[in-house]
Amino acid sequence: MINIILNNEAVTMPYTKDHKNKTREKILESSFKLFALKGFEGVTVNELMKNCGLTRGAFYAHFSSKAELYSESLKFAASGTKLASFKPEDIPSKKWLALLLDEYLSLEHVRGEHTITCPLAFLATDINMQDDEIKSAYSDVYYGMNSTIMKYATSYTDCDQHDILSVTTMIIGAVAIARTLPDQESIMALLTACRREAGLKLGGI
Amino acid sequence: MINIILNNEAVTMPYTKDHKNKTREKILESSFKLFALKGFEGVTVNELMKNCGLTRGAFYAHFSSKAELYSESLKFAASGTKLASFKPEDIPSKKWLALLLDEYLSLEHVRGEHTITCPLAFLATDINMQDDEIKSAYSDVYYGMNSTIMKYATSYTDCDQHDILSVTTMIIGAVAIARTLPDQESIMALLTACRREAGLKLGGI
DNA sequence: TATTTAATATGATGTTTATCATATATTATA
DNA sequence: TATAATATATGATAAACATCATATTAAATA
Repeated sequence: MINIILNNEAVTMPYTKDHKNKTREKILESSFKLFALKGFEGVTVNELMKNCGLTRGAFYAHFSSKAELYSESLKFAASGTKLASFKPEDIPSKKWLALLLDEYLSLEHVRGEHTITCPLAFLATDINMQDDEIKSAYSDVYYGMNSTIMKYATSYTDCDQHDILSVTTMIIGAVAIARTLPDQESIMALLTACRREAGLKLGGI
Repeated sequence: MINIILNNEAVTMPYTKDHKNKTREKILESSFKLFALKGFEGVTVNELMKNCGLTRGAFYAHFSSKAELYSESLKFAASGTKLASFKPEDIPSKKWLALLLDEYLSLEHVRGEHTITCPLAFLATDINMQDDEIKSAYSDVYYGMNSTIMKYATSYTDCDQHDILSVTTMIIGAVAIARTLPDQESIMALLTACRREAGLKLGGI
């Protein structure tokens, strides 16, 4: 169906245009989960590929290095969170922010059971062991989160940039620390405390 | 000078009683700094030992594995923080808490320039890639921080356990995230926002 | 169905690294 | 100063792993 003329010769295309893109996304999604769970050094290229039904051989057709995959999967995860897929028309800002807090500060999120977990909370310190490009990807995600929340919070309350910074910092810290706690009760206590506090800060939600 | 009778024979003691302890502490202190900077997987036993003027050969006379050193250095760092060395008689609780926040949320701390950095902030997610004993050491440190702050905050204000949890979570998150930010200005903005917020929460300090 | 070529898999390599085995250095006492 | 024993250093090993080179598979067209 599709022909590309190259050097005056017809060249066949054995795979459909976006087969590779689909595979790439599959690798990104499943890799992010493993990275979040075990850290950059804690997982091997082999494992990452096996995790999505491929072998390490296919890897270098998609990414030039493990570090590049890490960086790309970070951006991918950020774009897939509820935060990033927010549609402002769907629902009032105030209600949406409340739902966001509920989900973000949930047991399921802490346990990594959400389809996509927040890289900010799961990889906070892992990032610092990587190079500047990765750190930069991380802080971009962080500022993105802040400006989205800021945008919708200011529509119904008068909190300023400082308030938002302190709230995002707290909820990210809450999930990161909750992951280290030994039992469900301790985790819930922390999440509940931070949920209440964040709600107050964001205009009583 | 010191004789120990063992199997009816006098045994000489080539090194003074606590030479080994001193060395052990030296290893713990310098290792924690490296672990905090580069993570568990990011640093080798060789580096850790070279960092305090020894070689890898001496290592296994002090610790049975790299993981054990990690766990021990975590506890060591926690015991060495300003928080742990707090003397209640020295200074009024309120003033001391204010100083603590100032130091904790300082540029120097974020840069790792303090003699001892806070393991909670520097290793938050690195911990989750380790085994349960290490996670347990981490959460012990976290709860220790909470109860110390709680103890002194309640002496002059009426905040409850939930308030303390949300404050500690925020300041730990603040330092962890600040470390990922690209420039001093961004770091200061975050630290300042959280310093203000924490001060309000802890009775206006 | 044959052909072409992209996608994926398998095999191989060189390096890094935790840990072990053994040798050397150091120092408190006799 | 000689001795004994601990502390430290050096040498060796085996496993793990990222990446490269090469082979196989599979699918779109003629």
